[in-house]
Amino acid sequence: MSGAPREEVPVGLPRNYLRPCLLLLLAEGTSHGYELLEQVSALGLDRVDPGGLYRSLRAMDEEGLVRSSWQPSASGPARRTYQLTDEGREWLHAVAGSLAEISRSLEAYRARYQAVLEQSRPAR
Amino acid sequence: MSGAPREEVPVGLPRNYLRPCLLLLLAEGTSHGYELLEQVSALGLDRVDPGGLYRSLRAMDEEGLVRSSWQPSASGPARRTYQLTDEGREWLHAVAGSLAEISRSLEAYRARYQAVLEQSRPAR
DNA sequence: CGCCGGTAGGTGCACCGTACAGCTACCAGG
DNA sequence: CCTGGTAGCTGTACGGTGCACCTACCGGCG
Repeated sequence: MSGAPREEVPVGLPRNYLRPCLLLLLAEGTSHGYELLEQVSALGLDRVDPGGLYRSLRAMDEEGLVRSSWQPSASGPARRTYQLTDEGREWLHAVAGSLAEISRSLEAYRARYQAVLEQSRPAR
Repeated sequence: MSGAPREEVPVGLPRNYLRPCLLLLLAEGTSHGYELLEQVSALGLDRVDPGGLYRSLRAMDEEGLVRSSWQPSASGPARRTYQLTDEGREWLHAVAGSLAEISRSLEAYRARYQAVLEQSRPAR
């Protein structure tokens, strides 16, 4: 409404959140890109573009966090299946700790925000 | 411990997290850049660089989320003090909702991570 | 057969937030 | 005068993200 030039709220998920999600899914079992693409949406990631996902997988492959191998598909093109490595598992544990820290920060924010809300609503 | 080759874990706070923090602090009372610079660390932001903070404040000023005015200091250089506008307050409410969503996503991740942990520790 | 749609993987590129580095200016104290 | 703290600002490179686009395989349909 009014003349306000409609400004989107550009606050999103943690930076590089895709990688933790992929590692977690791969910790649940080996998979391939296209399948992961459909599964990540369950973790809060919305409208993931395939390009970024495949790039992320390749990068983690080169870093040794995952291992990939081509496997023929019964019906359709071949798939590059990814498997978590020990190093990737370590990385997953480390990143889970970081995400927990972030959760704590967000909780601190929420509490402080609530305090501001109540302060500006003295009635009652 | 752990002699792992120290691959940094590049997972950080939500994107554009600085703005919500600044808006929240300004909702608690008017302030100026240098003071905000010291206060944001309490909200989880670590090693914020002044450049980005001042730029962020300027940007929000131009977008109408805050209003600024120069005020002389008793001892030291003049300060540009910032004050939250109504539009900024709306933005704060909206962004608090977004952060709550992010918290929910992180909680989903944590739960799923815990499940993987317990699954991979059946014996021994 | 040719074409389409779904599966599966990939590249190029522009945008933008972030990080790092540096700068000016004001004021107080030694 | 020079240092150190306060206060604000700029320049720039890096990297993650988003958008667009592309190849290739396969099955089914007209």
